[in-house]
Amino acid sequence: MVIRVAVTDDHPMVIAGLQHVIDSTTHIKVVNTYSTGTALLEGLGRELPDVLLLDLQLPDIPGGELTARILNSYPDMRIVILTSLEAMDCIDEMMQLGCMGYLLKSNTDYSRLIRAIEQAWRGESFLDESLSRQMLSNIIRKKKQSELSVSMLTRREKDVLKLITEELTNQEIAAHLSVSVRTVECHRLSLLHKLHAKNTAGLVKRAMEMRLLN
Amino acid sequence: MVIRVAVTDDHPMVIAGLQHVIDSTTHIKVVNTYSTGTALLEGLGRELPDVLLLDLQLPDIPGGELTARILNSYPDMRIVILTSLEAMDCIDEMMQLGCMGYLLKSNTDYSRLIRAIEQAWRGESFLDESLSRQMLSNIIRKKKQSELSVSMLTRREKDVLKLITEELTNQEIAAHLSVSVRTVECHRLSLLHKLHAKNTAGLVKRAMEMRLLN
DNA sequence: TACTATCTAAGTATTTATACGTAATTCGTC
DNA sequence: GACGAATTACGTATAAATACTTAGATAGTA
Repeated sequence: MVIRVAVTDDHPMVIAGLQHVIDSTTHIKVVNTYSTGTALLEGLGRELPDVLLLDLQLPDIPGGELTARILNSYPDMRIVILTSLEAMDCIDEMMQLGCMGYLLKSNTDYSRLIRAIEQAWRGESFLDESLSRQMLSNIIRKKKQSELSVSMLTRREKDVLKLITEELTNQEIAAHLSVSVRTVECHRLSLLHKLHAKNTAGLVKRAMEMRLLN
Repeated sequence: MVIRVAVTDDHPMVIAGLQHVIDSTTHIKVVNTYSTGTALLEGLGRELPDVLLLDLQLPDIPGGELTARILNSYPDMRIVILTSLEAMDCIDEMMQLGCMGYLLKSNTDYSRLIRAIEQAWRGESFLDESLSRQMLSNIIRKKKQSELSVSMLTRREKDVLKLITEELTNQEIAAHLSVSVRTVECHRLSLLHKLHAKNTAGLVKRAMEMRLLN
């Protein structure tokens, strides 16, 4: 079984390097190389690789859009992002789109690259260690932050906030909780102050950010 | 270098099986086994493993809570979830908490288990293939759905919706877009109808669900 | 026991949002 | 050039949310 890989990067040297590394294995083969997003999209119409190595910084099409278009046409395509962009938001977006892996050019050695291709081919996801650490600490930070916010709210305030996100009016919330509308208004005002929100929109936004729903 | 693993599962047979598999390798060692969440939390206070294999269905503490508490106390702990639960929401939650991997008991063979431990130890994330597929198709389905919703909105409606999520009032939005308040109200009404929302809360909720922000 | 936080709820007032109908203007498309 | 969709906007209402103050009841804690 040979894993058929396509490589897309606008730097010929990178392509050459990747080709050399991959050619040194027996079970992985580079079947196509592309230097632009347009060329890639066209090429995929002719021949589909098992795994696609993709640089996010191509000259013609933004990485996010390119990835989205590929996965839209070929939902099962195994894409491994190989880039120098260290932006976290970007990884989030790609992973959400459904990429199988994310590697940094700066600290990816040969064995790691090979391993990533193998994993992507098997349908396992792969995240560069340093990125993984970053994401993890990011997630933990956000989590703690949101937990801090949630812990600042009283039980009743949480009840009211939850019902607000469910599109109930103060009247309906009051009926739901068996209290007067004035009480609900009071809790609502507390929420606005505690969460530094200006209005209902702000309340819902923060409620969703801190995953208060469900 | 030996990878030190702790195993937590309420079925003695599972623990025995895992121990047998892991003992057959030279570079991984089971240093502790626990059968309850309470025992695990106590044990971690005495000795920290490199990787923690964790069943989500323990008798005393819900899996999500247990994971959150462990990662709160030991943010660098490499946790691999090993369970029979196939619920997608659950995986989402665990991954968001910061687990390194997620395996299904039903279709995890020995080599895959060993590989997952090795990866978690290296700080790479690992997702069972069948789960990975499910998540991928889930993501794509959601994505298409939200894109469908977004595509139903006109440019101006999207503008207004975005500004609503930024907590602006109709007056402020009108000023921002250089149109009258009545126009904004009109767009807002269209949004309410198109998105089947009852009020501002509903609009913000749907806007966030379909990732219209940023 | 005393203190504190929370939940409850009232008054009073202003600002915003929701709901429907109508319609002129612009802009891309057939 | 005709057509439809989108943007713009007004009139007229009612419903809802926001803002600030005060205060009794209750429950947990030092």
